[in-house]
Amino acid sequence: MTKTEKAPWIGCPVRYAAGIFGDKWSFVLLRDVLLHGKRYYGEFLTSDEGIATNVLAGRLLRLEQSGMLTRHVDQHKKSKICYMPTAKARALLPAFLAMMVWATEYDKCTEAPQSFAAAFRENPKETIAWYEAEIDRVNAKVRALIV
Amino acid sequence: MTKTEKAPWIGCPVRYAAGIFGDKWSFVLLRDVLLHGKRYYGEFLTSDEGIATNVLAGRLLRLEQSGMLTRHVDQHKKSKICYMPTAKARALLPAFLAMMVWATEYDKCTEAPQSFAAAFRENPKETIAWYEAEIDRVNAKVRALIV
DNA sequence: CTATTTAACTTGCTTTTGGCAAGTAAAGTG
DNA sequence: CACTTTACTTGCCAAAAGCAAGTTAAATAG
Repeated sequence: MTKTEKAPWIGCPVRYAAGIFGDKWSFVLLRDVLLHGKRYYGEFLTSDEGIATNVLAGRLLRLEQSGMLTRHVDQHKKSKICYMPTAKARALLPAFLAMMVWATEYDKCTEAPQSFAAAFRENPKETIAWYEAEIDRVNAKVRALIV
Repeated sequence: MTKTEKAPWIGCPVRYAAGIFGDKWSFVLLRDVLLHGKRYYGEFLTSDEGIATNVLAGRLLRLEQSGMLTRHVDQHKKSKICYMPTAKARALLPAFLAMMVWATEYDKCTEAPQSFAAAFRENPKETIAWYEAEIDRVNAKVRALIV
């Protein structure tokens, strides 16, 4: 590739999103961080879907490299590693919630309450703010351990 | 597995979404259908990202089976196959647009204009309606060929 | 009517990635 | 000082992706 050539999809926002979480495990990990308050390697490993430990290590590294997570040693127990979502990851919340609304409508087996979708549609900003506050709460709690 | 056992992630809306478009190529195909007005095999094949023809065939089948696309023979040229987005696929627009807003903010190479993100944030409903109308326009045009 | 082209796939092969089991290293605990 | 916990790494096998070539049906050209 010369300097003037470039991959033609560079610049496409959907392709950018797909590059960062366009695979099953990154998707699930971001859900765990953003929606389930998980922060530690062991917590991700025991998630219901059953990610393999080598794949988990790879995905955490990739999410770190793409600026979605930061890696911290827990100061109270130095063998534990805390993965914190960045502002960039937190900013994905609206998109994730929109996906959840969609799934709530079309997945017959969904366990998400219909009230969630209704609340989001009626007042998305408030719903987003509520989930953001949850993330901030977990972050504040965990941040005390890593300084 | 006995009858009472079940995969514990059944019911998770994010997991459901990941199962349907939680991979690079499904992601890109849905973008092409929802945002770029593509409807034919050949159009998908020549997309900038360069999907392999066997992978494309597999993904189109999967998207059909998961109720995102319907397959139609073009009546004016019977060797052409038209893939139409279902209501379920169309309903993903808000989530895709939210992702685009996110990428517009965090991808330094984005070619999406900042005005798009601004417009969406200011009046999401109107922005969504505009893109929905685009889909409907393409559908109406193409539907004339497949009846 | 035959030959070529277009369009949508399929097949076979190689390379890459994912899944699983076991192992390791550093830190903390009894 | 042995044992456990935590976060990985390594090696092996299976599944999926990438690539090139082939196939089939329909349309078009001569």
